[in-house]
Amino acid sequence: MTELPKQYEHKDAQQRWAKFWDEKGYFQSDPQRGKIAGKKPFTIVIPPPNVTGALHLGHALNNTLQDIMIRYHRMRGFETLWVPGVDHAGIATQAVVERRMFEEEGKTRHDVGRENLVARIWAWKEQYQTRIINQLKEMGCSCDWRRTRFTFDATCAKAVRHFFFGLFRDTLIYRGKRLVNWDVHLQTAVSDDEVYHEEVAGSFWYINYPVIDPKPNEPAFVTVATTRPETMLGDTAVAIHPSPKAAMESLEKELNAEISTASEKEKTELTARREALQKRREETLDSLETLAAMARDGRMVMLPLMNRPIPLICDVWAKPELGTGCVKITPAHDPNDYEVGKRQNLLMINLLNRDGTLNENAGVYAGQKNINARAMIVADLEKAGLLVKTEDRLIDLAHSERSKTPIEPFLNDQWFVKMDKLAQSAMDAVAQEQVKITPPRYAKSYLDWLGEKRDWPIGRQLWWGHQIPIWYFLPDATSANQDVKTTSETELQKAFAGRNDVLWQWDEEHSQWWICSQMEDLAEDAIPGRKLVREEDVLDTWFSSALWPHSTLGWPDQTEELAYYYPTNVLITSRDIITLWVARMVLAGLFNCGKVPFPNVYIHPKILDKYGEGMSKSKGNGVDPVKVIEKFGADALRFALTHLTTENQDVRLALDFECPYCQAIVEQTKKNRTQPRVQCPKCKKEFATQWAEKEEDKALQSAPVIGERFEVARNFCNKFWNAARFVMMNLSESAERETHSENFFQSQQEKDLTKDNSQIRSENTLQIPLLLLEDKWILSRLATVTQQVTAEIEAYRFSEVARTLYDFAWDEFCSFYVEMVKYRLSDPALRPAAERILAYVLDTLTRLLHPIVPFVTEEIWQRLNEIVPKRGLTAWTDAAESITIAAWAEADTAAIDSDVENQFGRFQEVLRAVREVRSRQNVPPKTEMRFVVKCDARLAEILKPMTPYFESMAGAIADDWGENVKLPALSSNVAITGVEIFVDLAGLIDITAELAKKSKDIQKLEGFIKAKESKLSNEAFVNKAPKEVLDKERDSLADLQKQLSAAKEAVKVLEESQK
RNA sequence: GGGCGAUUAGCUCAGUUGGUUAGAGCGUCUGGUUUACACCCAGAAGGUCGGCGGUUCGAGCCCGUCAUCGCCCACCA
Repeated sequence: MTELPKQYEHKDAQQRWAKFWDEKGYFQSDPQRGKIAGKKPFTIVIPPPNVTGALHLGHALNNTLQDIMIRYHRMRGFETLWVPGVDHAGIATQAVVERRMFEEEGKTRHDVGRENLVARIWAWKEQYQTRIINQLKEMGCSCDWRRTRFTFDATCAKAVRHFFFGLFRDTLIYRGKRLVNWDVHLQTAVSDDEVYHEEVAGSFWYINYPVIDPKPNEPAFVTVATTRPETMLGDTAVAIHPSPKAAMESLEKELNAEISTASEKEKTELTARREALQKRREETLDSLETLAAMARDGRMVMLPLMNRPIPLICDVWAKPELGTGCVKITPAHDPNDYEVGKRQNLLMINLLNRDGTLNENAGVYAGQKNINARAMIVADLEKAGLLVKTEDRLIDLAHSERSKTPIEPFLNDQWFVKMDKLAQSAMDAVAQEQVKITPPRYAKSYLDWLGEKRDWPIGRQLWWGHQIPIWYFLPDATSANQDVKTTSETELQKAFAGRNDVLWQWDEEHSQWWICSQMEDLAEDAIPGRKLVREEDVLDTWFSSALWPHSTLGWPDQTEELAYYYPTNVLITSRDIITLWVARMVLAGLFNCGKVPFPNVYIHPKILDKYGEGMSKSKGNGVDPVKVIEKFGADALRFALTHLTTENQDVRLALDFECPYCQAIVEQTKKNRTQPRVQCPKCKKEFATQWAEKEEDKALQSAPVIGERFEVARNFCNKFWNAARFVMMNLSESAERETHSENFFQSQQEKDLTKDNSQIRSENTLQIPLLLLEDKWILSRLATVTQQVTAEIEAYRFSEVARTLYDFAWDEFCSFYVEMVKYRLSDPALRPAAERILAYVLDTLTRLLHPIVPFVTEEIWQRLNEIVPKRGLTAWTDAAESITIAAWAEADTAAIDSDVENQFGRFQEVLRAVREVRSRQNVPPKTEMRFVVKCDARLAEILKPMTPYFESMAGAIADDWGENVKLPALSSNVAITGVEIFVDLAGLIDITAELAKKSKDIQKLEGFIKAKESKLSNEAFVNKAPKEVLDKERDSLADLQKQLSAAKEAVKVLEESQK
């Protein structure tokens, strides 16, 4: 065996084993092979990362958890498939490329044209897909890379067309004029989900609209208030509540009701509101009632600047308590006004061009940018004496997630999917637990969102996406026949006779046919004498993501993969796309395949930065996992992330740079963490970061990213490595002496035993004679841990998996078993059994750890295979050629023994007590101590055999055990449950320290005893508590009292010795 | 406005169905080159579990309420 380095060298191991796994094809899945072997499939589709940029630690967490599930199931013998891939992320990617192009070259997409822009986006996609896949590989993700899919590739495109076609067939697709969120920068509609709100400083303008021919006693003006004066150009009405008095009264009633139940603090605020309302009623109610009457009378006002008469209308949207009580109605540019417009049959005047400039409907302001027009209009109103006043105000303005520019509500043709039935099917699936969401609380937000059943706007005015498979054709303009519908339908029937991949529907609003096709393209002249034109809009990117679990398996073709792997087994994702993505996958899976795409959804926490903000590509605060791997290794990265994944807490990671020149810790700040290069404040040299792209930046040395949680995980990997190293160094010594590897664990005594027993040999069964307490203990613990870890993985309790293994490996295996074995290894009679158990525990632990830390476990597995190719405890088995395909550990439940664990626990307590005395008394480590233990005969029998371990692990020699031990003249005494330990410290003792400690102990004990006594003298407790609780309390009190008297006795002895 | 989550040691967090004296890692302090590991070993100090009230024999855990923080959704002339 080659020399084992003192520290686990992750870089080398990762390279070696990644290559090995790839060459062996362990991650490749094959439905044929699975079926022949009678294996069940286990499938996960990756949440395809957007090709907008590189992955950050949030993705690293997401993919680590998936890999744990995949590797675990692979070891359990499932035919395991993890489908990798990336998402074209339509609008997001186009926005990123456009922004980059504008920043670097000052060009817009209109400057370069469609073809050129799309080519640039493809180049971007290639670059980032490669980088993303490499990041996943660096992390050790065991995806079947041959099956890498892209939501915009030919297979996915086909699925998209078939899905659209199916929806169209079921008349779930429609098109209509709708008010959409218009991104004037990208010139596309964006969905509500792509909009965020941000407060900006703005103004609130009060404007007078002159009343046309006011009657006597009627006001000459109606005053309206607005934050967007430029929209007045599109006003088509002014609304007033139909009965302002009733509205204000009912509002006051509500307020009163609230006040009566509100808390003190809320009361003051509510009362203030009521007073304001009352005041307002006094001041404005009369004039509002007048206006309402005028509206009922059908009176008109003159729209200033445009000189257009518009009606005064009654509508409940006008809240008497807000603004001036009257509200201007701009149906084409405000969602609420749009509703009013529809209700009241108002004219809808669109003021905007697609680029955000005002159109011809804006009169003299046409061609102006919105914001310029605003200033002009305000000035003109002021000139006309119609501007009453201006107030400063904070405005919550909608912004596009993609371009970060304000949204303009814009009336536009838009494609929709009818959601009522589809949403219901997806709701039922979760409500009836065909899809189980973990943690369950997330089912609520899923159901709430779907419950609104809002139709899904699917069209985007972009160049990067799946084009909607709808064609139009220009009707024959020369035809004398006015019934275009009937005649053209005949043409359609003729042209597409016998085809079931083309459908058409009549569009009433635009008086034309929509032709929908499953084909990639329809010929321009598919209808003789007509020219077919394709719809230019592309589909919302979620339209293709929704199909991901089945499109990646080949749907709509009935592939072997689809039949074998679908439905997939679990979807692992983060909570922010439960609605956008998970819900839509469920409904699309049901619609297309008749089955839910996965029975389980696991929602994991989010990774936050040190400021508590979620990591995201768009914010630029995402940390590249490769920067962590550089320093700590992929295993440490994965272990740390797994360890952090608790059920209800987001994960906060404080990270910093480590200067590559002087190793100084350079704090990551909001400012420097997005820079391609940073200067070290200590050595003043500049280093590169993950953002380095230019050659001059890349030429600098690159700084790794460091963080406490990664250090902890790296230390654990190294600890485990060293434990394995210790075990293997010892085993290889024995292996060199023995040619038959399966025999080398046996002492001569054991060999004689098994030689005579032909039955045992023929069954290939082993015996382990000379099983000591610590052997039984570690085997019992190992079996328990195996059970626990298995259950925890199945329940997605990732943090607990990591913790269980960490504690067992470090605190039990390393700190106790390995330490104890050191003594036994020098005894030829004791050595073989110990070695066999060492090998067995190491083997099992390596299997249990493998899903989390694949590289270090493979490294150990391979080296162990060189020394001990056959392993086992009750039967020898050949070790698998790779840990990735080794069988998952089965818990040896027969080994679980709580008596043994309790007995061992007593040993640990006594050992700790002896060590504590050494430390307290400042006895140098090499100075031998002597002690006696006073305890009952049964315990003495258990502890006595442990004598050598007290010597090797605490440097202390036990002189006697039992009830009548001879006490040393002067000792440090420690009392624990049922045991008193007297460490002989004649000549060494620091009496002052000892007395101080004792008096502190006594104080503490007296406190506990007092509490217990009062508890036990409480009749209610004695009467009502279960018997076992009561017994426990009584035992505990008795024990505390014993400890107390022991402590008091010790004080007496100490004080006497002082005299 | 509606919903969800959090508040436990100096810091970052565990704590499963209520039951001995509430745990870990980091940090701090003391002592260590014991033939796996200083990315280590042994030991110690450090908490009235956000406040108040309730249920219970018994509350970090259940209920109510207040406070603070975070996230999501909706709305805002």
